[in-house]
Amino acid sequence: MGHRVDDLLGTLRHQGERVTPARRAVIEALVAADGHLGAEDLVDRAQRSVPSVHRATIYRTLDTLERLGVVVHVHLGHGRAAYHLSDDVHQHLVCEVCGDVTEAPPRLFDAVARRLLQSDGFAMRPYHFAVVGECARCQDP
Amino acid sequence: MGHRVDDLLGTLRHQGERVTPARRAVIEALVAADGHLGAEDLVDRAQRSVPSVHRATIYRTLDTLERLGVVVHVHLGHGRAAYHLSDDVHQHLVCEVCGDVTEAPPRLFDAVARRLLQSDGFAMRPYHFAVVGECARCQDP
DNA sequence: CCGGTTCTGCGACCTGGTCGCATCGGTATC
DNA sequence: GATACCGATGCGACCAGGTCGCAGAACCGG
Repeated sequence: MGHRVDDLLGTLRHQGERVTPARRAVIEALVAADGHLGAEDLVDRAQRSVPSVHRATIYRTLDTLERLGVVVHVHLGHGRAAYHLSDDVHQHLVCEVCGDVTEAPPRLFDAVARRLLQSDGFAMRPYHFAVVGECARCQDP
Repeated sequence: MGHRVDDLLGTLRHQGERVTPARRAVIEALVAADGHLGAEDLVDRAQRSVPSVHRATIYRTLDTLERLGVVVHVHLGHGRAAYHLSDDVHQHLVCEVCGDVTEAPPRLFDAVARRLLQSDGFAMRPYHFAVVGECARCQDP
């Protein structure tokens, strides 16, 4: 939806941030993807609509959007980071064999988080890293 | 303990692997540390006893040791990997603010792992990634 | 102590991300 | 509209953490 994009650009403007073609391209890619997107995917897609945008600009744009609370990034294992709109937080499961990424049941870590807070005073940030393991298809034969 | 080291070197020999100064140095560093050690720490320490060992050799040695089941590596967030002897597996908690790494209660993820296996057939590998969050000291004042 | 195979040192390379700098161009103001 | 300010951009170099291919060294069974 185009006005989803406009809304997000509006939040930028509202916080005194500039609306530029590069930022528009990143946000459009994010909205169109409707799910998480790797940083390099985002580079590709944004460059499809605005060929001149530089990799570094996209990383900087993502930092800005994250600072403003528009997107969040998660780590899907190893090096790769993925971004999605922040109203769509959820826990990811990633299969180490086939690389497939799925969504975990919500509130999966509630009990664990509560327990860690009580026992160690440690405030777990569950969504920030994916849960790694092996998916059903890759375990069977 | 020196014969801890000898035991491990023995396992190598037994599997048809060669015992070399580089491998000895890595294993000694690991045994002496008695806990997890970052890959680059390991490079430093191994080079302290055998200055000529190359970074690449240490990474290869760690791969070999992992293949033989002697060590395991875990990811402590971002890029850094840490290694420890495989009889000392445990879950790590890492504070994103101060970087401090502590040990989590054992079996912390048992219930979650069971649930994921039932609902999605997904076999979680809990120890492989640390739990990130914020430690008690960094939250308070 | 010899030979064959495995390890090693070396340096180049790779991925994923960051930085400094000069320039460009949104936006507020007039 | 036109202007000017300052933040955003493009660019290429750089960084961390790790991997690879190769030629030569060295382990270890005989």
